[in-house]
Amino acid sequence: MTNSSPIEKVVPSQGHSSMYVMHKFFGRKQERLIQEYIKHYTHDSGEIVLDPFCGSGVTIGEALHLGRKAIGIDINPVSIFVTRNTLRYISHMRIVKEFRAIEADVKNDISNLYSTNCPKCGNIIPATCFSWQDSKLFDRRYVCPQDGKKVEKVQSFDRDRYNEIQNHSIDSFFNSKGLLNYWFPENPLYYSGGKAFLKKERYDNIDDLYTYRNLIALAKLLDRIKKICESDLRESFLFAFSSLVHLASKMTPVRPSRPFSSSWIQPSYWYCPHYMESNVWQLFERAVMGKQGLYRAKKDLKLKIKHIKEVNSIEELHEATLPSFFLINSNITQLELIPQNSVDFIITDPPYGHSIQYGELLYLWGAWINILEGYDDILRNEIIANSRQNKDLAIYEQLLRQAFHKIYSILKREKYCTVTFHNPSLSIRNILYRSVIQTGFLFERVVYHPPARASAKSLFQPEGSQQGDYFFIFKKPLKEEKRIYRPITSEELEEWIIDIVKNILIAEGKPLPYNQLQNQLDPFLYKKLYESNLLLTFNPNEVKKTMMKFIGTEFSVIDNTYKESPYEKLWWISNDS
DNA sequence: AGAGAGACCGCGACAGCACC
DNA sequence: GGTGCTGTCGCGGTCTCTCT
Repeated sequence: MTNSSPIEKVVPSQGHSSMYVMHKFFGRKQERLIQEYIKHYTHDSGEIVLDPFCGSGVTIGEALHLGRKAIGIDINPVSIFVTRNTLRYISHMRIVKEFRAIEADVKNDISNLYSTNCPKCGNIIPATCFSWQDSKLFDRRYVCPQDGKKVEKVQSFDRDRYNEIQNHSIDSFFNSKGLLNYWFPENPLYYSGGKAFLKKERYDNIDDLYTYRNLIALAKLLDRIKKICESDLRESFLFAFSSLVHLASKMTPVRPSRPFSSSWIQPSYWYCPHYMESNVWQLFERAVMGKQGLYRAKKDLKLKIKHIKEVNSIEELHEATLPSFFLINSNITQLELIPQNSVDFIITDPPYGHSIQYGELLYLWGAWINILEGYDDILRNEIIANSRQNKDLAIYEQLLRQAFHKIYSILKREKYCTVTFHNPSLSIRNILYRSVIQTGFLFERVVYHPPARASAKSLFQPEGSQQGDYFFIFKKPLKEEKRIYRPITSEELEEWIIDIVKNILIAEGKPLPYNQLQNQLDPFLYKKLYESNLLLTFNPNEVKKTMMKFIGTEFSVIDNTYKESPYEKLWWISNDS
C-alpha cells in the first residue's frame, strides 16, 4: 500500500555502500534518505520508481534493493555509463582472472615509467607518486622494501628519467613494440562556439591535465583494457579505468597530512600549483582490487541486490521478474518512451541553478571512455544556469518547467513526486518550487532533514549556514484543478517572515541560533504560499536582511548562556514587540 | 570607488573500512 | 575498540567580477 501520511522522522545520514563509492561523482544522494522515501511511498509488488535526473544511479540501486522496478533517465551519457556499470554484476573470479592477465601484460612497462633509485637499498623501484611544483619535478614518494615509506626531494636520476620519457617515442619505453595504437583524448575544454568552459582555469585540453608520463601510462593501460574480449567484462574494467583518470591528473593537490594519495577536490578544471603525479599502475590496482575498487563493489552489489537485470524497453520492464531496471539516455523533455500515467513514484535530485556544471565536469570521464559524440547538444540542453552559454536563471526555470511538465504526465494519478534539495540558496529552491507547482502538481509539504552533525565552525557564527537536505513532496491530483497564482509582494513576505520566525521561537520555547531558524523557515513559508495561492517571483535572498532589519524591534540577538547549546549567538523575540 | 556576490582553494574534519 | 588509510565535504579568507 502506498502510504499517504507524510514522512516526519529524521533519518540519520550515513555514508554510501562501496558499490556507489567506486566511482567519484558530483552531488551524490543520501542513500538512507532515498531508501526511506521509496519504502514510504511505494510497495514492493513491482511498483515502478523513476528518477528523471538519475546521475550516478543511487536512486535506481536503492529502488532495486527494496524490490521495486526502476527507470533512470539522464541526458548525460557518462551518468548512464556510471549507473549501468554500478549495477552490472560481474563475478569475483572473472575480475581477478582478468586483472592478473592485465598485470602480466602491462604492469612492468607502466611501472618502469615511475622508476626511482632508493639510496637505502640501492634498488631501482617504482615510485608511488612524484610531486610537481612550478612545472618542475619536486619530490618523490616511494615505499622502500627495507626502510618503509619515504618522501624525498627528486634527484638527477628522476629528472633524467622523466626527460628521457618525454624525448623518446612511446614504444622505446615499452617491451611490446609496434603493434600498439596508443590513443588518449585531446578534447578541448571549450564549447563548440569557441567559448571556454565556465569551470576551467589554465588548462585548455583534456591532455593538458596530465604529465606526459601519466598520459602514456593511461594510454597503454586503456589500450590493454580495450582488448578484453567479453564485452561486459571489458565495460567493467573500462569503468574501473574511468574511476582513476581524475586521480592521475594534475588536479590533485599535495597535502602534508596525506603524502601518498590525493583526490580531485574542486568541482572545476582547476590549476593546482603543487600537485601529485600518481603511479598509474598503482592507481589501477586500487581501482580494481582496492577497498573502494571493482572487486569490492561487485561483492557489495551481490549482497545488496540478487539477480539484477537491465531491460531495454518499458514493456520488458513490466513483464520482468524483479529486480529490473531500464536506463534511458535522453533529455527528459524529449522523452516519448514512457507512457502517460505509468509510474508509481518519482524521486529525484535536479540540478541546482549553476552550482554544479555536470556536463563540463563529466566531460573528463566521457573523453577517456570516448562517449562524447553529440556532447555539444548535451552541454546546450542540460538544465543548468551557465553564464558562458547565455543560460541565466530565467532559462534555467523555463527548462525546469518543461521537464516537470513531462514528469507530471508520466506519473500515475494520486501518486507522489519527491524532489530533493541541498542547496543553500533560497532563490534556487524557489525557482524549483515555482516550476513544479505550475505544471499542475499539488504541493504537500517540505521536510527538512538535518545533517548527521553540524560542523564545529558553523556553530560559532550568529548567521550560521544552511546544511542538510530539503525534501519537497508533490502529488499528482485525481482531477486537474486550475489554480491561479499571484505574486507575493515584498511587504507581505516581510510580514510573513517575522510571523513565521516568531511562531518557530514560540513553539521551541527557547532562543535559537540563526541557522536553525533558517532551516525551519522553508516548510512554513512554502505551505503558506501554497495555501494562499501566492508565488514568490522575485529573488528572495532577503530573509537574512529582513531578520537583521528587525533586530531591536521584533527580534533580539543574545549571547548564549545555555550550557547545552554550543552556539554563541541566539535569536529571541524582542521585548518591545 | 565601493559594496556585494560569488568563485576559488587550502585546510581540516569526517566517515567507512582494514588491520591489529 | 584503537589506529591508519582513503576519498569526500564544508568552511572561510581572499580574490574577482559586477553593479551602481
